Amino acid sequence: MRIADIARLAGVSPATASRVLNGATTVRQDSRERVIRIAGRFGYQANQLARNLRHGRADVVGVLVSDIENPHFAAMVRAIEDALYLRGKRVLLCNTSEDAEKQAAYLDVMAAERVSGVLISPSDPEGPEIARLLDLGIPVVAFDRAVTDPRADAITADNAEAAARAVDLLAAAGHTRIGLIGGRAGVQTGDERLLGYRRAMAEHSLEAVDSPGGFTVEGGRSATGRLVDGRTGLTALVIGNNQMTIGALQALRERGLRVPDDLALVAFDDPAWASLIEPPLTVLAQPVREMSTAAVDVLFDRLENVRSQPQRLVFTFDLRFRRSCGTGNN
Amino acid sequence: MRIADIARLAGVSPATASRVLNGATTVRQDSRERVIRIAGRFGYQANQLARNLRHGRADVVGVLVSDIENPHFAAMVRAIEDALYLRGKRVLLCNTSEDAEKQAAYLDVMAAERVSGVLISPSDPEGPEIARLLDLGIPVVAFDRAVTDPRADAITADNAEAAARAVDLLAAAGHTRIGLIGGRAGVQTGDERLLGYRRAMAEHSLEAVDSPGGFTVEGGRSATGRLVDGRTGLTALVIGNNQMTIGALQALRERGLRVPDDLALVAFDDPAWASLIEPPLTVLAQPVREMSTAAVDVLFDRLENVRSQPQRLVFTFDLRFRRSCGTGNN
DNA sequence: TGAAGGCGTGAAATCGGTTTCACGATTGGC
DNA sequence: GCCAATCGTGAAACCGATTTCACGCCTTCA
Repeated sequence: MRIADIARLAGVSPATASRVLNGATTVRQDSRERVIRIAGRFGYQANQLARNLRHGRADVVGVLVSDIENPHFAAMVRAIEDALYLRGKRVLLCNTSEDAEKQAAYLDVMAAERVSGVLISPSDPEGPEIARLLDLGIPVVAFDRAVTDPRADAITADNAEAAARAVDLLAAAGHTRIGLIGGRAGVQTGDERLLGYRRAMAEHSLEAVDSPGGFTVEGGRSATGRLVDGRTGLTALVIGNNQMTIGALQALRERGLRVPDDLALVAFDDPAWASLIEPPLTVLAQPVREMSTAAVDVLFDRLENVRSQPQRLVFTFDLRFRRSCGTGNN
Repeated sequence: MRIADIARLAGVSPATASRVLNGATTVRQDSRERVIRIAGRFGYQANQLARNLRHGRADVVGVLVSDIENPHFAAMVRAIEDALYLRGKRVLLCNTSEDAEKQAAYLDVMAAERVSGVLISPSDPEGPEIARLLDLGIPVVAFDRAVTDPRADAITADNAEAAARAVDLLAAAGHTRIGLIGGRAGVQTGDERLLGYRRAMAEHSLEAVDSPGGFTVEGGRSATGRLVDGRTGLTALVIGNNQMTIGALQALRERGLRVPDDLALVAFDDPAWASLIEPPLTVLAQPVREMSTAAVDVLFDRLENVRSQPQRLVFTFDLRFRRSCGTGNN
């Protein structure tokens, strides 16, 4: 059942049928009604592939996320999807598993399918495919982490400031041996958290002791092991994301170390279980809803107006004071 | 840069250029080389929209998941994506948020884009769009939950047997007042777990006491509150999924109830935090990797051969014995 | 030498819509 | 009642690839 069939049965040309089905106003009422009736009777659905070809655009938005198993990203994706759906946009989600090659492959898919826009938490901020999308006129909005192409918008949070705040908190409680479980080198969030940590430690005239945990459970576990088993004398630990926090807690449990008595903790991200474990975790959380809404707003700005100035919005972390840092009143 | 441009520059017709770029063997070596050279020089990428229209098929697989924020589904999606990617298939993921209307909208997108196959954990197993996909010749494989259309394949786990196993375990430990936090009516996994629970309770000549928790954190919290605050005298609880388990633990904490002394717990799903909390949770977990691989295998079967008999594979849950059930040796 | 068969190729059809363009029919203004 | 502007419409071009079909050339075999 093609539009030509509908047109024939309604006694009009395909052009007129197309006009009716796309809501053009320049069609006589009776033609319009016949087309609608016939289309309804046969449950006609336009071939989207043909429309896409003609328009050079698919009416969907691509969202590339660096790790869908990380609840922080799951929450962001959920919020982004909700916001886009409400605005009538369908979302095609891709998971890049923190893999630059996968990111490239999926950006290629997005370019090939000519999606109307892309939201991405980059695994590889320098991926040249990003430039290709922008060249094709497809807007790219980075979230959680920026991309290097200056034409892309970016919605991020102030990771360095947050890490410094964690250090300040622990130092104020009297800790002098504060370690950091860092992320993966080359990933903006991890790099900035490390930087903020080191700067804050230096400001307090304390020695920085950090180990990269690659943002994974296993990485967090082994990094924590390294710091704790080494003769570092740590009494507090800042952990760079929720996955590594799971690994860190495993490592501490294996060694019989108690939180916060043996080791005080402040962790990044606030998954649901963070307030359930004993003791509940003091965390630094990004304002997920606000950031997601902002990312969607910025994308729509690009889709509707043609704003030339790229937006770079930076949000502030939310410190949720609980008991794992040892100084809580909660 | 269209294929016609490449063809002109290489001194051949678009037909021949197309043949070269699609690996046909019937092209003279020198023509082939010129086309490849020119295409390489200009970084030519075929317009996928045009190819899709011509072929009536897009070379991607759609995966619809009922709740991407639920780590059980995140893990399944991750495993499915990995398996498909390894086989050279790109995955477009859609989140339906347990919403029948969203599922319908995304199934329509899948049909409109003529994806080559769809994997779905249905929010609405009866959605008529599933039939439309199958009518279009697009194979549909359900996972975690089946769909009603008998032409679709389904990869599920034996929920009723697992729930019965939980009851058996608790009854054997001497519990006689065992409650269930159920799922959402109409969702297969929840319904089967409820059924298995009731049957097992009846077999033990015990009175069933259950309350639906809608598979959400908040639902689990209020359902647990209802059961615990009512004069049910419960000493053990089976909880129908990981989200509701978070809610249940919140409810117990609010009331100062201890696990397993005041209330023994067996929960469905095994998120990373389940073994981290105190006490670690005894859980029933689906074999996520195996089920995901099976789903992908079944899909490929359909894509390659045209098998007529739909497959209905049922996997067995894995009981992971930890301390929350009160009888652990672990 | 001629017929048969195979190979490489390009013109044109095709996929299924949307959009441009031009034309005839109305309508409106004076 | 005449000219101009507007309205509704369909033919045809178009989006950019793939694929069919037929043709010319070259082998091969009798």
